[in-house]
Amino acid sequence: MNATPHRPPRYWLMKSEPEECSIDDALAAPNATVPWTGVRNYQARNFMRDEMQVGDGVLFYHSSCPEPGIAGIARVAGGTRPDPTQFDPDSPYHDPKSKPDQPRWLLLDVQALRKTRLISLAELREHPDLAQMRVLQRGNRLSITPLEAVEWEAITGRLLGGR
DNA sequence: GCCAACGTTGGC
DNA sequence: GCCAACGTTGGC
Repeated sequence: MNATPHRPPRYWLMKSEPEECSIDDALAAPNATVPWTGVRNYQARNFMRDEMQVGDGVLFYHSSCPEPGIAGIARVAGGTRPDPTQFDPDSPYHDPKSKPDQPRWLLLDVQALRKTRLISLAELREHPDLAQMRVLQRGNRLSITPLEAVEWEAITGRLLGGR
């Protein structure tokens, strides 16, 4: 975790397949906190390693499911560390090229704060303020993407009724 | 299940 | 360093 103190909070969108870990699953976990396992993309890993800080806002996004969209609000809870599944031959996230003395893949803890109504991709596309969101761009695949503050405000404020 | 888009791999 | 082949993502 980058320890630069006192920077303004940042905001992130994090994708999770609800069959793996839904917002309900996260809220039901101890302390509503889950290790964000399975990131196997260098750009997303670097966000966790270099840019995400405790307290950053997270939109919890459900992907690869019947109703893709924003399903909850969470926060970065810290704890950046090697993702143990990379060393587990029985895990679908096993990476045989990763060595324990030089782990390739990291995870961090995400604390779910609340479930929201499902904000679908179609609804997100209706709002001009959100036109630049990575998750709305063609061909996007990144499972962790930064959000602009205005995007965070529009979604947590306007779309979710200011709560 | 389809398939476009993307990231990674590896031969050269 | 190029780039074709391949595997994966993820909405539809």
